[in-house]
Amino acid sequence: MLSKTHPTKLYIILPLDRFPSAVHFSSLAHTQKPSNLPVPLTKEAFTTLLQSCSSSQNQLKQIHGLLLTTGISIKNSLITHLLTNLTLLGEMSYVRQLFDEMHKPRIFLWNTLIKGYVKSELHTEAASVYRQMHLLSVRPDRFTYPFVVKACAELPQLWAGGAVHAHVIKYGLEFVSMVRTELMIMYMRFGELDWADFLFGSMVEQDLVAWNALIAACVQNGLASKALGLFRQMSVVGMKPDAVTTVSALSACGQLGCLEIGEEIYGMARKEGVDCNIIVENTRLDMYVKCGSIDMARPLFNKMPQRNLVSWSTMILGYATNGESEQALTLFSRMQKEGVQPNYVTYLGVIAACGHAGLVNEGWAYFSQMAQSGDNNIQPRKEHYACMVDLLGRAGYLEEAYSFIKSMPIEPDAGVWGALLGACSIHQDVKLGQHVADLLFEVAPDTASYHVLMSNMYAAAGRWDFVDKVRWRMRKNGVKKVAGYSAVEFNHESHVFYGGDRSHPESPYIYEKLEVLLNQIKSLGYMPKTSSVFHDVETEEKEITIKTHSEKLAIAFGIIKITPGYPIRENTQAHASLCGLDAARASLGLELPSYEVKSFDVSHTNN
DNA sequence: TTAGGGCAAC
Repeated sequence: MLSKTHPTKLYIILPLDRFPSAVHFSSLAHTQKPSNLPVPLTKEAFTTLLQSCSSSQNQLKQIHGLLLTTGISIKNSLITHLLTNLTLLGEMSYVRQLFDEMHKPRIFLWNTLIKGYVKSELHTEAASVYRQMHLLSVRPDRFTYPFVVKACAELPQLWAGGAVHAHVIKYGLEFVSMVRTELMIMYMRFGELDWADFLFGSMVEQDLVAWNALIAACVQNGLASKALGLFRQMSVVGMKPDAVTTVSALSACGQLGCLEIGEEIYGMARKEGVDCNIIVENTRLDMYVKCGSIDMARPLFNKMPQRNLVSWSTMILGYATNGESEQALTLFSRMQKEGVQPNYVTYLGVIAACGHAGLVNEGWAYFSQMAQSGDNNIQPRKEHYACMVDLLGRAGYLEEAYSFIKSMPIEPDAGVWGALLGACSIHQDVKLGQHVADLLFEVAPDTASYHVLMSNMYAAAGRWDFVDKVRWRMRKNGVKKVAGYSAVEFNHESHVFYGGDRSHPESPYIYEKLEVLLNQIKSLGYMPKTSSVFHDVETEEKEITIKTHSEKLAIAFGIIKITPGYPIRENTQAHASLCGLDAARASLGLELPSYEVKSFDVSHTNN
């Protein structure tokens, strides 16, 4: 590669077949012949070479070698260029070596290194670079913190982030809006809502990105109603939402099951000229799916101007969670025919579809397809094992499910054991259930649903002594069961019902209607299943608990209120708290209900 | 030479 044709000047010869980009380079060097020409090795030449080779790590490494052999490596800016380019390619270990060899790197380079680690999701490394910087008394600048804070947000504990926040204040950078936005996101990640609110509220200028970050963080933390509240507040202060805002708002509607509000938000976005790109449309598709409205999801999916893997996976999962297993599997094969490569999420939908339809063999086939694919991206993960355990368990193959878990090449997590516990509960296998529960309570001692499952199973077996024990353990561990509720959307309002709830102003009519409906179905042979009610109560009382279950109340209300022919949708996602929903309604300018909800459903959670 | 926010499952 190197030829010394002049005693004081170095030249490089670029073989064009290995350096296609060198054509550009040679022409810049004003050469006549297009191949293998010696070019003076100047700093400018290297800069040009680096620019034209920025997307190939091999070429960059060759240039590095060249720099080393020519002694030009002293030139800091060249190394900086090289390092920046390698960072963009995610070559972090190489970058780190390069960085460590440098003498007193400038702040720009420290920032580049931290940024590179964050982009490669090596958050601990990013934080430790910052720490090293701090120890060496390198003064950070306003470009340092957005990424350092981002890294801290991904660490297991908040203390590092708190310390960094203190540094931000010390260096007088707390009002730099990007730094503040990242701090806000960090506090939200750790559930420190008050801190996030404070940072947002005391911003010098709340720009669109800050609004979007906060709203998105709310959605990601399950605070969908707060997100919608902020969305409303945003328009009050005259900030126009963009595609990112719309995605968060639609996602919030999906979580809350507020289909009509979501439709309004989408309609407004269209009217306001928001760029409704594929991400917006995928979120809308997902909202329909989460609101149980597969009939709206289907045409949207079919008419989407462009579809990507997420669109396909969402639709497949949509079919699977709404009980249309065959459609899910058909869509999966159509997807493959159209040459779209599935990933691990797609397979979750596919296996879930098999589970719902009791297609054990098919489930196995898809699972092995994943394992044998050789594709790293679709190797079975814990979630797939959990899904398979659920599939086997539902179909009654409890022992098989158990040995399947035992044969797992990866450590099973609570989700996997939880799936088996669920199956034990369905099939009332108390012995295996007990064993599983013991394992589970060690891994996840404060997950309410496992305790409830266990308690229900003991109740079904008439082991009230054990029921008490589970409840005692829940109290001891401070496990609180989340009250299940059901919601029906009517007249742009979400009407929420807890079990046994009589706080709705129309309660008398609702209960009257419910009585009529229950008598009708009883005459058709319906027997309430009283075995799994949480409490050891008399059968009659259990029947009351079951028949005033939140879902039944919601449906009775729906039947009274909603025009015949208008669908009553089941929301598959309702998990938000009631006060949250109220806040959402209020903030969206919807009428607040005058009733209060006080009672709680203890029979079982929804879904 | 540098910078922030968004989609699918648990």
